[in-house]
Amino acid sequence: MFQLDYMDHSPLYEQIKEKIKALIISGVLKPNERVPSVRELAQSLTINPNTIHKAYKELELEGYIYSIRAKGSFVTPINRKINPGRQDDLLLELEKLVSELAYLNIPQEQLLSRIEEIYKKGRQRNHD
Amino acid sequence: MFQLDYMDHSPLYEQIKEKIKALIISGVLKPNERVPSVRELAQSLTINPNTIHKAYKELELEGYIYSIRAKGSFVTPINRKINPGRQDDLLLELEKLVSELAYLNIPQEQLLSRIEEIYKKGRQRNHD
Amino acid sequence: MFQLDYMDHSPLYEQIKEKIKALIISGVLKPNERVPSVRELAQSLTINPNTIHKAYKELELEGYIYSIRAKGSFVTPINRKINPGRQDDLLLELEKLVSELAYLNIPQEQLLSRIEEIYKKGRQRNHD
Amino acid sequence: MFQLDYMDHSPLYEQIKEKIKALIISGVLKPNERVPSVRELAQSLTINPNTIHKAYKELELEGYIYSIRAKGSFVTPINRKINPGRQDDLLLELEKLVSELAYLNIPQEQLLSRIEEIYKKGRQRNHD
DNA sequence: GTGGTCTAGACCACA
DNA sequence: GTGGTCTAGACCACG
Repeated sequence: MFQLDYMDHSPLYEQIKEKIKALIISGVLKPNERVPSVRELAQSLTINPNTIHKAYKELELEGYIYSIRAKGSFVTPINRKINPGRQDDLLLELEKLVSELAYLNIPQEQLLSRIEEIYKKGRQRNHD
Repeated sequence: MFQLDYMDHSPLYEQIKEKIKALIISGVLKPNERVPSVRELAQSLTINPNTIHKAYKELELEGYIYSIRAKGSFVTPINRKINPGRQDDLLLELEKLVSELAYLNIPQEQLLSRIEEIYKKGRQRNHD
Repeated sequence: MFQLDYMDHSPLYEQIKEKIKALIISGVLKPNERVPSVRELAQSLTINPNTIHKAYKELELEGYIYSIRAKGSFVTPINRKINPGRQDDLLLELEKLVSELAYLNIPQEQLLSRIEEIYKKGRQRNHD
Repeated sequence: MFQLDYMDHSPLYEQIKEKIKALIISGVLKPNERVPSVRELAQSLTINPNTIHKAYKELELEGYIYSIRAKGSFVTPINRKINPGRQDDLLLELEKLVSELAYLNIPQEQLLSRIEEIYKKGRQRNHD
């Protein structure tokens, strides 16, 4: 499914969170689709189930998946409201990032075109 | 100058780094301007000087400030060549961020207008 | 009749218990009225009949319904003597809840008016 | 500080959460006061530090305490905004509770007077 | 010394 | 078999 980078200093559960989130955002994992079980993923990554559990728990808190005891974990359909305040955090982070890019003289057009591309891809996925 | 947020889980030296960097990027600290001394800042924030020292050392490594022994630390004037590869990291991070914002149905126009604003401010500062 | 919330982490049989209890308390299910059969409910909720059975068994233990073999389950008419000690539990829980609400600076009037409303509705039902 | 009830079926970390929360709400632990360290409390309750950690983490998420690495955990001053949505959950729970109490024929006056008492105590604490 | 991460392995309730 | 709780014990980054 994906691999961990042991050179990366960020905690394993963070990496797992990011990978799963990316799979959801990119549409590889569809709404209400089942995510690998805690044990399955732990085995395939050869790490401890507790670490997966922690990653899943945080993904659930952030609204990306939901877990049902004795059933498994599933991708949250988007119409459900994702953790409010999360959007504001992301927008703030975006502003910081863009400020730095502007400071480094990255041309504005480059940013705008990248963003348009990303949104275009997103719309394509929704039309599938 | 700025305040630390103890609720924030990032280490103090990271917060200090980010705050100083933000002051440089926003133009509050001008090129070649003197940055507060380690001792001054330590006192005003009531934290250990070692923590400030660590922040300054990393800022120097990343090219934002330079220090002259017995004189203090100063804002690096050359914007361009800071940390090769840094730009790519920022752009990658930007893409991840925008993907998530698109997934959360933030309207594209909102992002574009924010970015234009940030760039406009940057140009104004350069004309001062 | 009602829906299950798979996002809720409480076990399914607990949710069923609470839903049925709420229907009884709110007067939707009248005293001595027949409660849907285990099989019916299991089918309409598309879950295992055992789960319904467990919920009903506990509702019976707590005094909210009684079942007659081969006839079905019915709402207990006698309100008063349900589960001695239950009242004290509820009152204790209420105190904890109100303490927390007071700590969060919820205005006292808001609570009082809500409670009056609930009691008013209860009286109306009894006069029907 | 307090004791655990091993007869109680709720998980240990939940009990710890409730106990600490009660100490905060009742004013025994004042804003910005230090809460026992993870290891201290673990030792005094003779349970695993991980369990305490989990309780503290959730208390932090709910806005009651904040933890600083290498410093300890502290009571959140009330002016900081507590987890929005929490209030709504509490009010919903209150309504369910009151509905049941009304159904059990607990006199309305009894509830109102209890609530007034609790709020009076809260005001007294704030005036200290 | 503090909170935070991670492992290995156990047991539980639920469906 | 699933997620969830808990223990015992290790190691790390931080201040």
